[in-house]
Amino acid sequence: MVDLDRRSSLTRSQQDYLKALYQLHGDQRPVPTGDLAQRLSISSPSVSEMVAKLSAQGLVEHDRYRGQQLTREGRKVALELVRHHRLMEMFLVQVLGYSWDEVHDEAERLEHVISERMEARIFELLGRPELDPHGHAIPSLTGKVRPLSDRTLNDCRSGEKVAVQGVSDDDAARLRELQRRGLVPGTRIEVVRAGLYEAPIECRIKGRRVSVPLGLARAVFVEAESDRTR
Amino acid sequence: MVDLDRRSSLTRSQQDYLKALYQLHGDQRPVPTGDLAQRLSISSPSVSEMVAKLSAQGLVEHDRYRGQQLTREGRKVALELVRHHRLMEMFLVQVLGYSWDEVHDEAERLEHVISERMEARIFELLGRPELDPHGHAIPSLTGKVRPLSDRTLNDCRSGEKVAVQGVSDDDAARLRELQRRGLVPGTRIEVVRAGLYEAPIECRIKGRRVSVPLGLARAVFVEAESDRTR
DNA sequence: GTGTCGAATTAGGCTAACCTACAAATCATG
DNA sequence: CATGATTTGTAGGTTAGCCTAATTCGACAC
Repeated sequence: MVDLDRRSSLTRSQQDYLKALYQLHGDQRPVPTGDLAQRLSISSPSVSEMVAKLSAQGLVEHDRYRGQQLTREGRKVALELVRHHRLMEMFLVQVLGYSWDEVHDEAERLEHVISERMEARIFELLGRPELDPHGHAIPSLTGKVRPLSDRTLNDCRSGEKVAVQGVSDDDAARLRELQRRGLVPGTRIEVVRAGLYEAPIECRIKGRRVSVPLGLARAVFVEAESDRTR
Repeated sequence: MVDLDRRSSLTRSQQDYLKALYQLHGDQRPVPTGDLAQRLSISSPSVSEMVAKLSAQGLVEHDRYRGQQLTREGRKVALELVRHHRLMEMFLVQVLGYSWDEVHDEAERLEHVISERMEARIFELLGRPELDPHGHAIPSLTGKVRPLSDRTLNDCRSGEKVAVQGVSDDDAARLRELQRRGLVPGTRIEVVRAGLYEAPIECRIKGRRVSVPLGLARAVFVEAESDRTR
């Protein structure tokens, strides 16, 4: 029973760095030091320092003055954390009756401490879910993840018909506003008027006219209507 | 919603010290520095140092060269941790199907990170349980706890009839041995022959003759038969 | 090809939580 | 009631993870 495998030898901070790297640029292009620093609310020098340690462990690759990127190994750890996070969010909603705006912080702490055994039991208890409450894919044990859409509501054109794939989950107040407007995964949206000059985006959602400020629209990831709502 | 109230301002280590203090001597008599050090697998000087910090925060009272003791405030924090630990153990067994020897380490990590909201939801989900899987009382929110019996199986006299109140949970292998012998909370035991000269204790359990080595007997807390099995 | 500006790194410092080596206080006991 | 054994506490050192200030790099304009 190799339980807390690779993750267990990493500190909480190190795990946070890996997860942040994954969430910033998947593992496509290198992440600038400053971006990572901002994401983690940590100074750039501290990030440089930590990246050096992670690099020595073969978890990230660092290109001096250019940026850093997860290695295959680092990505594995990051995905495990993401999997834990999303599974726990689902658990909190479905088993403990949390609302979708209450789960993020709790999952943020839990993701670091649950064992593989607990992960597996919860996965089964929930019926092997594929999505979390915000529409994000739960990475499979083998490390496959449905990629997040690269389009958000605020770059839709007038007249377009799209569906909500998922929404950002890190701001509870914003989640409540999204819910008030019916902007939850699976919802179909008709963009009546795109938001020019930073104006809110006018949509039709379930027959009702809804105005969506940019700050909200940026948190709504959409896909072509047919993909999801077939 | 004051969530992670007093606990949240304490580091994980500090929480461990408080819990250990509680578990060593409740809050009756002062705990010698060495005992605390041994319990936590930490050097005595480190304990002295940490106790000084906790004392400055009003959580423990330190009597130079005499020992340390929880204050009312410190006890509150310790009880919260114990409550979390035991609730989570119960949850792991009842909801996730863990066996009783698998829960300790998991609960040990979880106890530090769950919010009051999560604690409350799990408490309700489990039907407001009063005992954990090993027979230990779950402290109430108001801080009441049924005290653990002060007698263990190894100080019973020949011929005595007792019942298992609870068992120590910190050693998985030992728990499996206890279970194999039917030594679980509620079980009635007739002591056939007390263990003199470090010999195993001979018992009758559910009609079967069972030999209990001292190392196991010391982990079995017993009470007069009528208390529990009425 | 050089100057300049912003981003990244190096240098040096701090705190928490541990450690070992040593000093001081208590206790146990003849 | 003195003295040696044991326990406790003090001094000083280490590592992880953060910080600010100063320096260096690299890209782009000219």
